[in-house]
Amino acid sequence: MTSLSISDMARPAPPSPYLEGLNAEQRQAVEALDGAVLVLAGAGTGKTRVLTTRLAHILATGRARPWEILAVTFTNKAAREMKERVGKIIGEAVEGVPWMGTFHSVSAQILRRHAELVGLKSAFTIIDTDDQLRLMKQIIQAEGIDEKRWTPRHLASVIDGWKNRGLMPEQLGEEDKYAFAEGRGKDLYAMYQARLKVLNCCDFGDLLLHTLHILKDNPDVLAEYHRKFRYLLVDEYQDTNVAQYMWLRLLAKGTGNLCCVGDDDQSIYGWRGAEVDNILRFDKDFPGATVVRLERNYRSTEHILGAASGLISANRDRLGKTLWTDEEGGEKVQVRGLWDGEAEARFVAEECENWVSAGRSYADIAILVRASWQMRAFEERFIMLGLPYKVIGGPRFFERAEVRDAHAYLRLVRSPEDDLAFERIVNTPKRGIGETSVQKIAMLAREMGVPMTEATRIMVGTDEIRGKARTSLQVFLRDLARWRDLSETSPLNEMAEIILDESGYTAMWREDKTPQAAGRLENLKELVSSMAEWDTLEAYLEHVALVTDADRAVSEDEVSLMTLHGAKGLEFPHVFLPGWEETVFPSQRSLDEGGTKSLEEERRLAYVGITRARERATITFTANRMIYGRWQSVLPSRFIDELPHDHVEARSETGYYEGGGPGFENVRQTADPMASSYSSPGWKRYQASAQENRRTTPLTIDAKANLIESGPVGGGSGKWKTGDRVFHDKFGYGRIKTADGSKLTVAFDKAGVKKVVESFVRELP
DNA sequence: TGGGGGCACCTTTTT
DNA sequence: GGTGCCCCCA
Repeated sequence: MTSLSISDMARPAPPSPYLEGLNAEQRQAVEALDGAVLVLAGAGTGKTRVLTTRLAHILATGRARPWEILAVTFTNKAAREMKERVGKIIGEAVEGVPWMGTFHSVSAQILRRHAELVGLKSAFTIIDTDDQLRLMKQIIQAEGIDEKRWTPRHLASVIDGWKNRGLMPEQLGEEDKYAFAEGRGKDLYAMYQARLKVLNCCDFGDLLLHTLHILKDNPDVLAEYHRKFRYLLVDEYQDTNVAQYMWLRLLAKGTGNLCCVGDDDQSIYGWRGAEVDNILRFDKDFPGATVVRLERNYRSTEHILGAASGLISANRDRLGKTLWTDEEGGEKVQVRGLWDGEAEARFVAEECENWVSAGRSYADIAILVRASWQMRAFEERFIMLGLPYKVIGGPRFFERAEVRDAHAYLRLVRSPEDDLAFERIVNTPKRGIGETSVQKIAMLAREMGVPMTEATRIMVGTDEIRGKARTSLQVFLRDLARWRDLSETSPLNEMAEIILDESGYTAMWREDKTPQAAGRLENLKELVSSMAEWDTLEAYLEHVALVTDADRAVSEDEVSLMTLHGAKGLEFPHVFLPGWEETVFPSQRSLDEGGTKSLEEERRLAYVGITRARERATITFTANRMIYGRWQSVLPSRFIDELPHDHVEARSETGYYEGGGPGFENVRQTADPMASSYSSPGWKRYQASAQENRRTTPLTIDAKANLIESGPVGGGSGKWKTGDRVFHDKFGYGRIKTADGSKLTVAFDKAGVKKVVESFVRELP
């Protein structure tokens, strides 16, 4: 018989139905509440469940109240999911977990409270990449640096790199002295930061950087947050960068109750400054930390897990885990070789139809690509067949030109000092205010140290600007003032509608006769109506700056099309992994930039892709791929060779891996893991068959095409005339001028020129 | 000032 | 293939 102490009585064992069904390791991860805890959670091992249960457990045991928990995730999607799932466990109280969000949104919250400590006003604007680049361009130009050689984009990546490491301009060390434009990077960085301060703006990196420095330089502020946060939870710890790491370390010094959940094998944001090292050396950073490994996979079949595990074992830089599952057997991972991207799309679409006619649903399926340009082929095919699909994380709603323009109007109404917004819309729609006038205003603003709206006000009172430009500027200023009054009285959506109408912005698109204009008007309408949900302009702009997922209704029965990065944290019964070719995946660019380290990250990406699948994974590769509008022969990805053969079934139309299964004697062998040329017998045979299959069929151009002029066509077939018979033995493309002055681009591919010309003929009246 | 045409360059992945 | 930039002309 056990005796209960008073403290036990005071805190009775809580009813904990939510702990039921957890395995021993999961339970350990949930119940280890004191000190630093690292949960190494392999793919599909119930990571989110552990995280949410842990949170619920903390609340249920009375260890902390909802507002005393800081929970950071990497994406808004993850934050939302966590909120929902915690809500399900403990009831409605989650609404009161105010400190749950992404690193950036939590940082923004903190920064707004202490903005003055870094020279900002609390109402600062969060600028997007577009504004960031424009600002950098201006600085580069003002400094007389050749912007062709030293691009704003390049500068942005250098500065972002510094920010990711938590470095302010004055903290840059020796090794950074020579960065960008012969060592001027540091100065440009300082100028950029100064400019942002004047504009009362922040870029994405600043949210973290400023917050980090506030915590570091102000012990009283740090102490306040130490008192506030009793428990810290971090999701996707493998993706934190140095700045985030320092940020966490500072905050964790309070109670020391820090729980990080992550998987070194799923670290895929190295290009954004993520340091796998953070997770690899966790137990050194936090001595005495509890490390829990979750290795039982509840998601995938044995073959899928086996294929993924075999692949990832080729990485050297990892802690090493052995995932296992009870789900024996299942289908082997399918590998298919196709001729080109079109054939690939055809194959995938057909497989989707088969899946559905077997009684399953489209929503079970995801197509995961390395880069977003690869999506188009699938979209085209799906549209043609009328198959339902949705692009997740595609061209982002908030990044469209018309949405940004609309936001610029709102920003300028809210803060007159927002020069970036001013420049963006002062002549949109066209008001006859040209580059010269804007330059004059900018110069005056700079000289006097005032915002451009103010400079404009001064300037229209002088003779500096005359004629139409002057009148237009006067009208523009008057409009702005009126809209500002409006913002005091009208609801947000009404105000936006009035502004967009009165400014002539809506009219501009209505008069535009290009096919996209209708869509843009649609977007504007959607934008305005979505604003009805927000009470203040500030809250709305904060939302659009930080929440980038334009997540749509989830419940539709549609195939999901997204990038591998976008698929993290998701799972599907059937996953397609197209484009497994050298140069595409692993991405050549990534390899060029980061060598072996990047190769390992690409491999982790492949691992993430395969482990999204519950029942079936289908990998495809092609022999020819259109890259930059040119056809190229491409090699199957080295990752295909790295898949353990007993978990894979391979078949190919192109001669490679013919026969599948044991046919892997064709496997290429290379000593150098970075080498991209292959010399094995299998590869030679593959090349030979690809060569043979290049089309040499004669094609006749239809007279109706009225070809009157043409240039040399890639592949060297020379000039084309009406009625020409064209022979070609190489892939390529060319442009042809026609009688009616229109132009036609012809592409050779396996299907040949014929198809392209036909589609052109159809367009003739 | 702004529109059209020619041309170079390009493309990773996201908060 | 598509876009954004530059130059030239009305």
